[in-house]
Amino acid sequence: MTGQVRTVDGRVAGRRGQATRQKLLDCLGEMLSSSPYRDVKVIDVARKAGTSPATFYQYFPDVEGAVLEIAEEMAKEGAGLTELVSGRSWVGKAGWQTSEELVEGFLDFWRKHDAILRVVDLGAAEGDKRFYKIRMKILNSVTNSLTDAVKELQSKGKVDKEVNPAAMAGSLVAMLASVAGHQKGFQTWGVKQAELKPNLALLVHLGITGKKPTR
Amino acid sequence: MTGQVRTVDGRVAGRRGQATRQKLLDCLGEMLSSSPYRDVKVIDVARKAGTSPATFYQYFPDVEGAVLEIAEEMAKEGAGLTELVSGRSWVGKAGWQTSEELVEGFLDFWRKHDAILRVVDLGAAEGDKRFYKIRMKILNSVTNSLTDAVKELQSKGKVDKEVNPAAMAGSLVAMLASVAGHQKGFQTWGVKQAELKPNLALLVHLGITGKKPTR
DNA sequence: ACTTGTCCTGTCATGCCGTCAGCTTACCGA
DNA sequence: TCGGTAAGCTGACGGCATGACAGGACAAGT
Repeated sequence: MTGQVRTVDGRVAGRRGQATRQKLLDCLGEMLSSSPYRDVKVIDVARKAGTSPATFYQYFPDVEGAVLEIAEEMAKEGAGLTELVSGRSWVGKAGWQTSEELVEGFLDFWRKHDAILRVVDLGAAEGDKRFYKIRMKILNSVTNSLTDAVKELQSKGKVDKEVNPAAMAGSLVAMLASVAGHQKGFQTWGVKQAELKPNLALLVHLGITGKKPTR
Repeated sequence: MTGQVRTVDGRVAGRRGQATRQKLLDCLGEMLSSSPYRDVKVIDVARKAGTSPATFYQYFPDVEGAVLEIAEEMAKEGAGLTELVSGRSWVGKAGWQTSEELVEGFLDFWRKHDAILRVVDLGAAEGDKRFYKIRMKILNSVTNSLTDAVKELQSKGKVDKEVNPAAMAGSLVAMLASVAGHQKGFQTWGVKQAELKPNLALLVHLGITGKKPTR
């Protein structure tokens, strides 16, 4: 578990190498935002980074491998999403605020990383465990917190026993992720951002507490 | 808008041609189920279909083009999903049943076509209008019906005015689609199919009617 | 058998993939 | 200052996918 960055052939990367590596990752990230995943070629990334394909292969086994690196970085940042849920109240007006802020924070995060998250989502759906793990890592931070919230409410008798906390939390998080990924879609649909968020927050509140929020 | 099947170079396809074309589509569908989208190559599809790459290019501009064909076919079948919602009651026990059957039907459909739906989802998320349109076509059948249901309940004063029917319906459908796409994921999570469905149904019921169901 | 139009494939130029040997650059100790 | 050593980069190459074309195989009607 060393933080050592290594090349494919086992060398330790120095300052210069790390810079090149990072530049390649940055360029790959940009490419993913601007062109379909399927059409992202190693040679294009290398060109954009002002280097050669051979250099790319020195640091990553293939495009997928590099994507995983970017995703891993993002996952670290995603751990901060826990803040949106843990230690917050789900009662009364505070509960409604929690819902709103969760939705807001989640959508922001997704919008910020949408290109890479699309690919992670695809990989996970295709059954690739590495991508699946990363998706977990990001979503778990929120899902676990939500699961705990439901469990606690359940123990107080405020939520039906029939509710499965993990399933409920997972479903809500999946909803947020999916809606976030298709935000543009909703716009074409005639639903505006501003209208979407309260409805999502409402659903979250309903799902967690089983009750309508007091605004 | 003729139903005429044409080759890339404008000829009309005859019986034999259509058969080959269909075989290519079938094989492509299988390939998508078994290997990552990014790695599906024309040559593999052609080999699997017992023909040559050149033949493939006679009927489709590229892999993406062929995928669109499959998706279009699926979209037609997807129109039948309307049945799961339209004309159903959302009151009392019948309401709960409606929710359950919607979830059940939706998950089934998604599981049946998961490989191709993954790709459609990706294309739509990447902003490709052609894929987006197809995704709409499938989801609209359900979303519109749900939107109507909410509107009707609203007009009867049974649902808050603040709810935006389209946003609510869209969010719920997005949730169903996303959960369906990651069903395997939930399993690894420790949530079983059987537990997942009732929770989804509960969320749907809560979202549409704003009330807990009577079971 | 002959004609016609559909259908398939051999072949080719082009371009990307992934690897290697070998060159250049940076660092370090003597 | 001067090698020595390891890091860093690239040109070049065999291999494979792409996409275009022209010509041959095939089915159906006459």
